Amino acid sequence: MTDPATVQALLLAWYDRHHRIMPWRVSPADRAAGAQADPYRVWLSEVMLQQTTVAAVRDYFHRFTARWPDVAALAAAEDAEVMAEWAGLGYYARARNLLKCARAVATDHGGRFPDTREGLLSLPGVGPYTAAAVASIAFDRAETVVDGNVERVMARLFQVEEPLPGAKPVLVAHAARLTPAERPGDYAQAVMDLGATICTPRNPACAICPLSTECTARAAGVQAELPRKTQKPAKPQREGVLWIALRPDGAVLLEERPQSGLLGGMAGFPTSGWDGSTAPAPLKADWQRVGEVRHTFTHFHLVLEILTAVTEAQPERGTFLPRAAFRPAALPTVMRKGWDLVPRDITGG
DNA sequence: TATCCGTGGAT
DNA sequence: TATCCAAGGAT
Repeated sequence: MTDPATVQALLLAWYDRHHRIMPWRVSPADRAAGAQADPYRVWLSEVMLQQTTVAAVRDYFHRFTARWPDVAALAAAEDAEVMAEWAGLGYYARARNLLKCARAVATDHGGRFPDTREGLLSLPGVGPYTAAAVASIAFDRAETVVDGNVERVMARLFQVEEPLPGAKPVLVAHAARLTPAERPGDYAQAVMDLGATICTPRNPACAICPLSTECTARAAGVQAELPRKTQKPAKPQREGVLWIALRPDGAVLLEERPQSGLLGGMAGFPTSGWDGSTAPAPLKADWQRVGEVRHTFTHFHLVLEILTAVTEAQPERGTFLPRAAFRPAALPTVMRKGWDLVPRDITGG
């Protein structure tokens, strides 16, 4: 069986030389000199990074920290402002839970994040991964961090042939056995960096991998096939209508979506149901078809017919927002795609 | 345990 | 073009 100390030493030496610079990170050298990561920034980055790439997160992280530099500031923010700032990043329950979590820290924990895995796990939006990640990266505790990268590295290092998600407990056990007591924060980031840059899903760069001599799958020549995964069901296609109503003065009809469900808590244009249900138009008008939007969500494809009208009628749902206050960037992507089809000169464009 | 929940980049 | 996939959590 692979010696944990060997793997730890190889990974940390690699990380010391090749770690990527990220705005929420403390470099190995700074950490060795006594620097500590800001738990707020570590937590915020980890929530943003859930199922999301570093490249997609960077600008959002900068905007959030510029506007809300600490957890107290975020806790005091308006819900709609936070949701608008999150728009485009996806998985909007993360933004709702982000606010719940910040307020819980502010009111129940004296404004400081819990410094243990168990304490962190009690917070909204913080699950096993994020709790371990914040505990190890921000507080340098020897917790086992298991994300998709770590699963892949473990599956290859130990040639785990069982497909995910069934293999998860085995992979976690391997990861736990390798977790070091020294430099656990740097180690956690090292494994994830390795998975993100070297031990990639396709075409892993084994030639430059610090663990190539330890890798069982590599020795067997099956590294590119691991981890195996059970086949996912095909995405069905759904259809719907998006109504974009404008007043002659340019105001735009928007509504806040229900807190739970798809795009929960986000602002958007009124829509019909997308699953066969048929909500009526938000007001009577001479609706004009301007095109269709195709958008793929996690578990279905959507084809959306885009209708527009200029009217002074009173809406039965939604609220007209003055054009000066309307920001397409505050909408989820599917809504912004619909807006992009509205002729620019229709009114106030 | 299985399903729901976004988005954009890579291939 | 279609599919896969990413530093997952809630229910």
